[in-house]
Amino acid sequence: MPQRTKKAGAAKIRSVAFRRIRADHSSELAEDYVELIADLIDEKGEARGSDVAMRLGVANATVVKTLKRLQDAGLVSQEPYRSIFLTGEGWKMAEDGRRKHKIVEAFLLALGVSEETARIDSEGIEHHVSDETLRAMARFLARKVM
Amino acid sequence: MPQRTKKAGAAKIRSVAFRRIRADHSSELAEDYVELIADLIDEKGEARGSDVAMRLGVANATVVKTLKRLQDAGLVSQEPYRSIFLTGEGWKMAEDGRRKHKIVEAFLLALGVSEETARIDSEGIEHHVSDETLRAMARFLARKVM
DNA sequence: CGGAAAGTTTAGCATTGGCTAAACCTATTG
DNA sequence: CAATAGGTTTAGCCAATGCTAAACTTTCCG
Repeated sequence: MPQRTKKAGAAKIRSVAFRRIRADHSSELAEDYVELIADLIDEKGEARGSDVAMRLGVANATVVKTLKRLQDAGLVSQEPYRSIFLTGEGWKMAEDGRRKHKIVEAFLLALGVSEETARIDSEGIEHHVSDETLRAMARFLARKVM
Repeated sequence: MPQRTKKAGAAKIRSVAFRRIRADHSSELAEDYVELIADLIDEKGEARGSDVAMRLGVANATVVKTLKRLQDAGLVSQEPYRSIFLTGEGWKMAEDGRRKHKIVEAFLLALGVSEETARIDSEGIEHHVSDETLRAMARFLARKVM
């Protein structure tokens, strides 16, 4: 029954996409945190938990708990009651996120959406674009500029 | 201190994006489920829990649990040991999802990414594009075709 | 039609990511 | 330098989403 086999194969392939989305979700939060922390350090010289909480629109206690996980994951370091630092790996992830973010946001603008929408949508989309799509977006931008 | 006010304002606006992403995530799973169930019904005449589990790449028990929530939310209906049906609202959500999905996938293809990537990325992106961005994508497609 | 195979559900557990309220430090200032 | 105001952490709760193993139905076949 080639029919059956084909269907099972397609299902398996499809499930890959969903698996990736679930994986993306767990790293998504980490990326948002490190990106935000990097921004805060660049902007104000230091990142405090309460700033992170405010910008993410989340309670202080939530940030504390999440930072603990990120610390275990080797992305940030922090002493109690002190401000937050990024590890080398944390910086790497932050830079990567910013790069993606910039491309996606610029791309949306080039596509003709409002600044407001570009900002909001890019925040959500950024974590779900593969490198290939990112390259396609960059190509589009390059063409557009010429 | 206009400086301070401005920053607080920007932070608030930024947090809106993150809040929306968190909200999107809760509806995301529901959308994936109903879309998949709709596809299964169209393809094979009925949707069984185990098909859903296989295509999502998730354990059977997880599907059972999630379907219970979706039932409470009024999106699907199901008798124990029987196949799954969509309510009117469920169909509405499924159609909406499919529409978005099609546009995003076609858009990515038009942008020049591979079919494989278009399929995978569109699955992730679909839940994070606003109507405005979707319209921009549709516009791009229309222009491209001419 | 009775029993085994296949398919579903329940039970019970873990992790993530939220929250509030209470406890706890730090820092400022009288 | 002590008291208090303000920022930070802990404690303890909840819901969602995942899992495995065990129990339970349905279905199918001899």
